[in-house]
Amino acid sequence: MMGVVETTKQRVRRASKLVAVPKETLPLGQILSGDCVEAMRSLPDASVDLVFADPPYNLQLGGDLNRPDGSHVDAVTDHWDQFDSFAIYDQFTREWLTEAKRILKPDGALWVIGSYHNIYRVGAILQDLGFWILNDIVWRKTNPMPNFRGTRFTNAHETLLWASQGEKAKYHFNYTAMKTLNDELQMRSDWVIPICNGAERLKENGTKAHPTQKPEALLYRVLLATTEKGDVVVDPFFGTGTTGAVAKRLGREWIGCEREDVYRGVAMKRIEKELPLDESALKVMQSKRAAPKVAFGALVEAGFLKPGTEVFDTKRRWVATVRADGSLECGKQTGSIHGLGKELQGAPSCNGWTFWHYEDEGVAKPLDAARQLYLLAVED
Amino acid sequence: MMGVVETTKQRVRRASKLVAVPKETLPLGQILSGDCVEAMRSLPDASVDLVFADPPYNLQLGGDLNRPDGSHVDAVTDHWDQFDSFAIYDQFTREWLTEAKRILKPDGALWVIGSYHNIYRVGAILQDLGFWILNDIVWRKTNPMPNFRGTRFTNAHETLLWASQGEKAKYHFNYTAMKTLNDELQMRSDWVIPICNGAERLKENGTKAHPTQKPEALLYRVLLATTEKGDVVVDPFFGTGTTGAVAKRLGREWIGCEREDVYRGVAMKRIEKELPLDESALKVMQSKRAAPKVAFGALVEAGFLKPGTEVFDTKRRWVATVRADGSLECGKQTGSIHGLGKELQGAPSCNGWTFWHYEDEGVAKPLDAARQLYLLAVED
DNA sequence: TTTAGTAGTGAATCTTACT
DNA sequence: GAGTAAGATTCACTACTAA
Repeated sequence: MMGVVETTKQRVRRASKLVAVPKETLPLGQILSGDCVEAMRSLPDASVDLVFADPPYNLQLGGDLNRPDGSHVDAVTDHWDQFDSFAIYDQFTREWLTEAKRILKPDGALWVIGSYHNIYRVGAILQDLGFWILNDIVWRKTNPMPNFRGTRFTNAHETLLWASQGEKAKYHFNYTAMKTLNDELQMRSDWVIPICNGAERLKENGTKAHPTQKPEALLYRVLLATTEKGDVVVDPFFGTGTTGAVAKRLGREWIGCEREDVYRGVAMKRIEKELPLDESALKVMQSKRAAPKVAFGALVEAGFLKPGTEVFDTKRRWVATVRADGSLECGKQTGSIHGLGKELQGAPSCNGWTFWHYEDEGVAKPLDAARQLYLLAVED
Repeated sequence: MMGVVETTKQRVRRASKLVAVPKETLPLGQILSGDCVEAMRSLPDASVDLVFADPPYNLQLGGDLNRPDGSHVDAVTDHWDQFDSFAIYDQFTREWLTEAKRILKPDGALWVIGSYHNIYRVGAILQDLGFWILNDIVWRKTNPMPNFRGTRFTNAHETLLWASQGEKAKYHFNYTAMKTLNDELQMRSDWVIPICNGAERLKENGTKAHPTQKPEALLYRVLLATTEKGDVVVDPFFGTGTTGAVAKRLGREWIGCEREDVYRGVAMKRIEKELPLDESALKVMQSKRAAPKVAFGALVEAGFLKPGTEVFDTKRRWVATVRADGSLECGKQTGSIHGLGKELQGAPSCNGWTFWHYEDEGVAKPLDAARQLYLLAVED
């Protein structure tokens, strides 16, 4: 039983409970059809805990693209990703972000995922609307699509923004859960997660049900980090319902918005099959650490071996020079530490790390020694 | 000596050289003092190859507010809020980006580095100004500062934007050098590089000379990837001159802008000590694109492949005969090595050099092998 | 049953030079 | 400027087939 005198704190809590919308009145576990801005307008102010949004990226692709083997790349050419200008895309972004901000509780938070095509528009606009960025998160893909024409760097990541309602706003962060998930080290702002394929990728008649389905591991980490059990999560661009599926699994409530009938159907079927995890299973988590693989070029770049350094095999049959990009030059022949070693010996393969040596204080040391030094230096 | 007839390519190059500003008239190897916008105004249009910028982001995004000129805004007398603060920062960003765009050559490029505090402003504005983002690059720090209070994810990365002058603009990318630097795999958009500390970190009286000194490895990769030897690199926020030091080492020209006397002094001392690498060390692996073109007919002409030789694909689905003019014949079909390969496969395109093989001492070799032999033979 | 090899594919702003 | 031809270009992973 409560004490007779109500403290200020208790009064405030009661008052906020009285004005708060009982979550049972919300369309929990439903996918609202039609435009997401209209759909969100049907939800009351300050009623949900989290908005996770995967809006169209506005890719602006040119013509067709073929792989080196001649096969065709199945690109995202859907009508929903087409915008006539940045101005129109910005307007669209302002509208859905404004509704998202309205329905979020004062201590609620926003997540948005995007690529360089759209994320700078989204980031600037959400700042303009008063959202306060807490982190930007890099999803590092283990298996991205390569750059087939060799024209740029492999686009191997996407960006997520995590923002609170404002500079002074409260928000939720399950610090310990994240630390546990990351082998007792603080979870960093770069997450290594494979793209969604294999059994997880939803298919309809043998082809992918949605061109941009996100991996469940990504949503799992987002929801575990920034929501509590029972929280209400809204996804304005629901697609095939990854957010809903993971929310159900983790004991969170969800509401989706999706314009396309087909996606709504696929998502509902998917989420019905999903089973909530029991408490004990929630505690068993694991993650993979990034492998400490080192490219020879990284040593050159970091100055551990300077361009111009001479390297040689143990019997000094060959002497080569290190070049600026980490390649070796021996007479007219050039190549990587492995490739050139292989060529010169006429061997089927060669481990350049142990084949080539450099002189350090009068002593010949294998390149592998420099690699060890480099690893020691970058580990902390 | 050049041939009598000037090709179109040669004429265009000569013409562009006539209008181009001789780089010797630029203030190469100098640090311009004062505001970077004013400093850049002293440089001619379309005169530099690369702008690398590490702009400040602590002007006002948080507690204190400083004007772009460095003067402090008194919060008591100058009423301001978060929105004013973004507006001031945006204005400052538009000004320096506009000058950067003006001084860049049509095939020049821009790099900007920033964190979530400012990079979304910068990214949106540079797109508004017509820059075309080529990649966003994540600098993943091996040794970031932990989040001491456990309130967010460890902020373990910064973001770089690489942009050309426009959607259709040309730009330079040393694809093969990057691939070599990364152990024969395409360089990705996420770069693992340690933060700048230890011996590399410049100190004045025991304390760090500059709060945000960037690692040389980062600039090394940027300059190696997107400039050629002799190119002119401008850094509008020069600080302690990491860009200048690495540019000098890699045989690139540099111009800095820096407002603070102290930093100019530290940077000049630092760069004077830096030694350029010698010619041979600066060489990088060249892509086939940069190699001189060889017509298949030239190989036939020179006797590297005799007319009548049989050529075939790896699976020997098709066998064709080399004709005297360097065309191929397969049954009733004829064409160039590329055209016939394309026709037979029904493929969108075909590289005849790697598709067709010939037999040499019982071993099937691609036509490309003969091309390599030919190139070695004619080189000297 | 196991292994080796082949085919397929993923949010992609993906060529250049000449006629 | 449009059209054409030469020719340069891929990583990780899954699923299936063949031996």
